[in-house]
Amino acid sequence: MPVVQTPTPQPASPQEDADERILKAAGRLFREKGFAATTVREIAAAANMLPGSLHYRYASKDDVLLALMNRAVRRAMQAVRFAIGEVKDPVEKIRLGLRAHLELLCNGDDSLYVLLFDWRSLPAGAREGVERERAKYEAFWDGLLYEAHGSGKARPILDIELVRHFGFGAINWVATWYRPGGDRTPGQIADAMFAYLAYGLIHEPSRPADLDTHFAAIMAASFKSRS
Amino acid sequence: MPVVQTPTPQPASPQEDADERILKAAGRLFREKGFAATTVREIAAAANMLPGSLHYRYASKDDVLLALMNRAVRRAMQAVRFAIGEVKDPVEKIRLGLRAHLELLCNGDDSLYVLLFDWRSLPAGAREGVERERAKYEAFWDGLLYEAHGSGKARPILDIELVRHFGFGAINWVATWYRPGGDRTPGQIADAMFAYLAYGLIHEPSRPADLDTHFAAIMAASFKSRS
DNA sequence: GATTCCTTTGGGCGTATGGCCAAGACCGAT
DNA sequence: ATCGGTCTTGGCCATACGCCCAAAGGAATC
Repeated sequence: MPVVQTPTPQPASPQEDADERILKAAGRLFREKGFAATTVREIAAAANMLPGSLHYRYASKDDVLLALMNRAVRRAMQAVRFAIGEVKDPVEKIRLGLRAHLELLCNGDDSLYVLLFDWRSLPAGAREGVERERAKYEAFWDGLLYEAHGSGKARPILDIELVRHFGFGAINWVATWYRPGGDRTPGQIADAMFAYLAYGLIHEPSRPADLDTHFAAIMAASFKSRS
Repeated sequence: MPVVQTPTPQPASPQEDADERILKAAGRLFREKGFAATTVREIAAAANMLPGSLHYRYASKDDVLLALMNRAVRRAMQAVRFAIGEVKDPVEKIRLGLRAHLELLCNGDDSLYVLLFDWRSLPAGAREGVERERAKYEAFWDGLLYEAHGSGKARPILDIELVRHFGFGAINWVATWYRPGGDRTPGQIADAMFAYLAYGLIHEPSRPADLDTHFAAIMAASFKSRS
C-alpha cells in the first residue's frame, strides 16, 4: 500500500518566506484558539516579526484569514488529485482521496482545519469567493462519487450530495478527536471509515459472502502496515 | 412512524425566565458569530436587559458559555433517552437516538451547536467539568452500540469507539449545511444516515437479498412521511 | 408603614485590540 | 558610491471590550 505524500514542496523566495511564516503562524493560532481570540500581535510574534511588518503584507486580520482559507482549498484539491494520480478504479479513487484529505487535515498545515471550523469568522463580503472555490472542491468529490455510483457497484438508491455530506462530516470530525500520538494513523482511520461506509453503499448481489472478506481485507491491510 | 418530541417544557419562574433569556440569546449569538466575536453587551441587549444585569447573574462571559454547554449535554442526554423510551430493539434504539440528537441540533436551541463547535473557547479550567459530562453522553452511546453489536446483527469486526466517532461526525456535521427551509427534515436526514451506515455495519448472511429491501424500506418510509 | 433582601440601573474604569504611519534600514541595480 | 524601491521598525490612536459598583427600585414580610 503506497504512502500518500504531498506534492512538490516549492522552494521559498525571501518574501514568500515571510508570507509563509505569517500564514503558518496564523494557521496554528487560529486552530488553537480560534480566529477572534487570536491577536495580530500574537501572529506577528509567532512569525518572528513586528505587528507593523505583518500589516505591510496583510492590510487586515481578515485578509490573513482569507488568504489562509483560499490556500486551504487549493491544497486540499491538490492533495486529493495527486493522491488519486492515474488510478482508474473509481472506488479505489475514493479511498485514496479520503486518505489524502484526512492526512492533510491531521498532519498537514492547519489551514484546512481553520477553513472547516472557523467558517463563521470569515467576513460576509469575503465569504463568496472562498465559497466558490470550496464548491469546486465539493463538486470534484461529487464527480468521484457519481463515477463510482455509475460503475454499478453502488446501491441503486443513492443521494450523492447526502453521501458527500455524511462522508465529509465523518472525516472532518476526525480533527476534533485525533491526537498525533495515538495508536491509529490518519491513513488507518480513513481506511476504516471507507470500509464502514462503503460496505453499506456497495451492492454486490452476486457474491454476498464476500462482503465480509472485502471488509476484513481492507481493515487488516490498513492496520498491519502503519501509515 | 412516531414524531420525536422534546420532553416536558417546564414553566418559567421569573428569575429562571431571566436566566433562560440570557442563555437563549447567548446561544443564538455564539452560534452565529462564535463566542469570542460576541460581546456581553450584545447578549444583554438580545436578552432585553442591561449589561450590569447580566453580570449580576453570570460573573463573567466564560460563565455564560459554561452554563450553556452544561445545559447542552444535559438536554442531549435527556432528548435521546426520551426518544428511545421503552423500545427494546437495540438497532431501532440507535435509529431513534440519532433522530433525537439531530433534531435537537437542528431545531432545538443552539446550545448543542455551541458545545460542539465552540469547544476551543471554553477556558482550560472549566473544560474538565464539561468534558466529564460529555464523556457520559458518549459512554451512553457506546452502550447503545455495544448492545447492538452484541445482538449478533452487526459485523464481527467493529471498533465501537471509531464507529461512534464516525457517526457523531456525520450527524454533527449536518449542522454546518442544514438549512431549515430545505427539502429534508432532520428526521429524514438522520434516517438516511442510519440507513447508509447501518447496512455497512449490519451483517445478515442468511438473507443477502433482503439488504436492499430493508435499506429501501427505511428510505422510502422516511421520505414519504415528512418529519 | 417599615424593614429587609433581591434585582436592576446607568455609567465608568482600565486595558488590549485592530489598524495606521513617518522614519529608517536594507539591498540589488546602475 | 549612489540611487530607488522594497521592506521593517517602534510606537501611536481611537475604539470597544470585559468587568465592576454605588445607588435606586421593587416586592414580600412583619
